[in-house]
Amino acid sequence: MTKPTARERLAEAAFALFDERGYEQTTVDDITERAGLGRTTFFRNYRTKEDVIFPDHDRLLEQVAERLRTAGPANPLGAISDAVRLVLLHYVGEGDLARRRYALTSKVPALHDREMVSGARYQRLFREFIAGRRLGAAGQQGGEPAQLRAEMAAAAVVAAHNHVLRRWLRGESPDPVREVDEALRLVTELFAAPSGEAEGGTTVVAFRTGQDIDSLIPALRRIAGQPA
Amino acid sequence: MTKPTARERLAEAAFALFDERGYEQTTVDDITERAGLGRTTFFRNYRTKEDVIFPDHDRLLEQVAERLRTAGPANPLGAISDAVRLVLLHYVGEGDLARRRYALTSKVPALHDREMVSGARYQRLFREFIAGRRLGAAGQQGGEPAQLRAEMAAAAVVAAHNHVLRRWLRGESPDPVREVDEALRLVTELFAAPSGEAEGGTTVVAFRTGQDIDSLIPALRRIAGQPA
DNA sequence: CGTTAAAATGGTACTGAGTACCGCGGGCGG
DNA sequence: CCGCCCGCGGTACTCAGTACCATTTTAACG
Repeated sequence: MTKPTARERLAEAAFALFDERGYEQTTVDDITERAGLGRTTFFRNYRTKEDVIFPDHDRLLEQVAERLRTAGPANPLGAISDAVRLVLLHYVGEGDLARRRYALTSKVPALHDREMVSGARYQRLFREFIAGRRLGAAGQQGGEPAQLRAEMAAAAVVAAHNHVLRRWLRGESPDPVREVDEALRLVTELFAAPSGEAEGGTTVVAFRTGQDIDSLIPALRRIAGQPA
Repeated sequence: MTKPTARERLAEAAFALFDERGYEQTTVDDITERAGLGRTTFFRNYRTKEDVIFPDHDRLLEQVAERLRTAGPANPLGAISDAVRLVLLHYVGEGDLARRRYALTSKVPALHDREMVSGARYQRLFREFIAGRRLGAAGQQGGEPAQLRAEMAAAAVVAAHNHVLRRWLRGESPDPVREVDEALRLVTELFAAPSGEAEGGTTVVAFRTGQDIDSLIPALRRIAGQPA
């Protein structure tokens, strides 16, 4: 075994101490002392104390941004799906580490907050991407309501990811990739729908009913303005 | 005019200095000095420096929680609508103060983050409320997919509020109350729909197309398992 | 193998937020 | 008039994060 880098030793010491005494009860000096390194070295490797726990948030966010940026106009849904899987698989790949982080963020409000902020950053990326493509909207220039739809859709995408991730973190999801695919399918079912503005074509509003299709058709015709 | 309370003088001094030098360039000592008060007094009135800018976040959150808690089972949508309006109207009622805060949060990352966290707290309240009522879900015991739907719906509610609020803050919305009502109507259109689980009956997936209804019917039949 | 430049590490000193504690003064009821 | 309590001020502390410089280690190159 080759000698671990300073960064690794710091992370190891930090997690060990956080587990032993808790996050707030552990000072940066404590960490550097256990790691046998200087305080300066800590802040060179991690910008803040929190960064030890969320080391590659920025890199991951940048990867998502890149994935969305380089997405051809072909299938934007695929790009979103890819991006979400990118993040999910990153955490799943971390395995136990991700679960230890979850245990910490569940107990320490400051860390929980930080995770919420991180989620908001992803949401922003998705919102801009969706608004830029005006996903599922018919109108070319996507007015104000399209912006609102984009914001909601982005929120739903992030909610889908978070939901599945948390289930996996709690050990409730044996196959998170399949689950996130299903969750994203639900998102597109909800949002890849009509824009509020109809301009020609046929708009079908989603609903659920005990009736069969034949009895629904008249209502559909009425809504669409295409009487039998 | 009666003498302003210490709390008010501190807030006034703080905002003045934030406008002049910026948030990070202003220390708490600067604020207390301009207010002619002691440093201790500042932290007695505001737990943190950020709290000067977000004074009644906690109270507002508690009001929302209370509104949702005391909602009869009659119309849960009304409770959500009320709660959202509660928050929106609070900020609108602040008038210029809210806009000054917006100017700050737009420029200072730390303050922007804090606002995101606050949004996440609201989302949590709405999620719990919706999940508890299993809004629009057919199943009685609301399984896992119902949880997911609740999370997405809550995210959409918060997105709707934020969208309208930000429009008003930017001076783009002359009638934010009407807009938020419309935005919430969109949310219910999206979510007061079928649960993902079919259990008898007919599920129609939302979509938009240039085709007319007659050409769609075969596909609908196929999906619903009701061939002509 | 020795020299040297660059990179990593360490130490010191500082700023500023937030906490703990105590002492003071002024209003208010008894 | 007295005591009591509450709001205020001051001091001293902890700890995160920054700036700067000295030192060591590493690696490249002759």
